[in-house]
Amino acid sequence: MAYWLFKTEPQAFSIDDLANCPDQTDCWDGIRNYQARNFMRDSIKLGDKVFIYHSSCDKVGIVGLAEVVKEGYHDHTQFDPDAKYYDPKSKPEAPRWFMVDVKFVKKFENMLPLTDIKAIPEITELPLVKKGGRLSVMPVIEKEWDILMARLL
DNA sequence: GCCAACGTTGGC
DNA sequence: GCCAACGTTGGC
Repeated sequence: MAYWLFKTEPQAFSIDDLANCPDQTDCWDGIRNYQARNFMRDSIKLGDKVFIYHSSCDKVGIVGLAEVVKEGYHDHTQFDPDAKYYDPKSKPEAPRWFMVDVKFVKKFENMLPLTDIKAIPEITELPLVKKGGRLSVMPVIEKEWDILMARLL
């Protein structure tokens, strides 16, 4: 089993929105970055654990936990001309973008702000703390997952 | 295949 | 809303 961190803008889709979805499950659509796409398509497996991270908001940081309940399949929004993430260059016979389904596990009582994450000396590999960490789907190594989880519980 | 221009991300 | 850092695009 592997560990991941997914970014989301809470004004668009928050941890509470996920908790309120039918079966507390939703597809993680709209990923339009190749590195993140490759994780979605190739690496993220059933049962993997996911930190949900709120970006571009008042309180930036890790807010909750989710679990992968469906492995990579094509993101239907890429073929929908009315969708925000429509990609006219992607063809149904060769989909360019992939997504996974995640299920809500919990919302942490105290979220872990980015500034706190950056202040933990042991957190060195997480792309979030690296220069220009703009990746929206990133792996978290087990050692760092454990450190972060200890701060959140 | 280079690289300048452009668009986007995301913390502050 | 600013702007630095990046990723993508497209002309050559």
